[in-house]
Amino acid sequence: MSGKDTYKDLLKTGNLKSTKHRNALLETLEQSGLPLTAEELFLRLKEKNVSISLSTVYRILETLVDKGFVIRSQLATGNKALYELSHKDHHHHLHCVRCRQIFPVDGCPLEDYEQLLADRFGFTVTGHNLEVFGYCEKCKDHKQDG
Amino acid sequence: MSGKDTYKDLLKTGNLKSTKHRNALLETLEQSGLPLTAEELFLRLKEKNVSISLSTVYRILETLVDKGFVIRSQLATGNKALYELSHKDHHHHLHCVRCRQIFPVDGCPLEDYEQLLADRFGFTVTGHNLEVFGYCEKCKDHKQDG
DNA sequence: TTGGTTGCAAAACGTTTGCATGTGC
DNA sequence: GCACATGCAAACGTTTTGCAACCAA
Repeated sequence: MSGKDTYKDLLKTGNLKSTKHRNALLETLEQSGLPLTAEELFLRLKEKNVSISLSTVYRILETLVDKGFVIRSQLATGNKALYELSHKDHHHHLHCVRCRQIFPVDGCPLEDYEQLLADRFGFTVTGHNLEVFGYCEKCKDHKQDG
Repeated sequence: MSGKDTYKDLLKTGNLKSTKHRNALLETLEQSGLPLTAEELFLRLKEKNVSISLSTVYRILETLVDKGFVIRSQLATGNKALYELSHKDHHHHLHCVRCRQIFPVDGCPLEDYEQLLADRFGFTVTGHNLEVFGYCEKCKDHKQDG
């Protein structure tokens, strides 16, 4: 599952060299399955004994976002950007405002909507970000708490 | 339309003093009709000969967001937060990736979806952000351009 | 060998904060 | 008068960048 060249072909697709750092970062993103901040990636790589600098994390992420391999998003409230692998299956996340946990949800409610925007406004949709927040099952009884 | 106390009642609702700066900022947001950054607000206020400091703009915005009078959002790509009046009518925006113009769209495609999330995951939705990007009618013929 | 990749430190950027002054109520 | 609002400058946290060393192809 985690050979050091697991992502060689993917990187080649983007004319990117297959380096230890890029492979490890992609592997970490894949293992996470959820969006991570640059710093979280940096720390997880350290735990894996991958010596890397934070600026390299940012540079790799920027490169991968440019190539479309990684999706960057940002919560309305938060200051840190989140990064996740750009999977084939389009999906979204539920952000619990209490426990901060993130829940992935397959599928997307916007397909019809995008067609409607094209028909009504002549707007050609190339992408969207949807961020849903609220209380997860475990936290919903604590809505009153500070 | 633009008396200096136009927003006195609104501010009173939030136990906030009716000051020249708050009224002018709210008026500017209303006149814009579209989300603005803190700096854009700062500049528009200057154009109106309202002497204000940028930190006051941030402080007023923070206060108004806390009270629910203003909505803060953030594009996935951008680093600057956007602020707009919290209108009664829920709506979203289309962001043209070429000309950077923002188009408001009344209504929301997510009502049914939120019910589905509650039913299937027990997730109690309290809000969402939807950011749609693509090419507006004028720009859609230039999709190939850099 | 050569151009892309990385580390380090410093800069840049948007945003927040401490403190003294000013102002609405 | 008093509590809240504001200006200024300095601090903050995240992200970017300049430059020299490094390494994949």
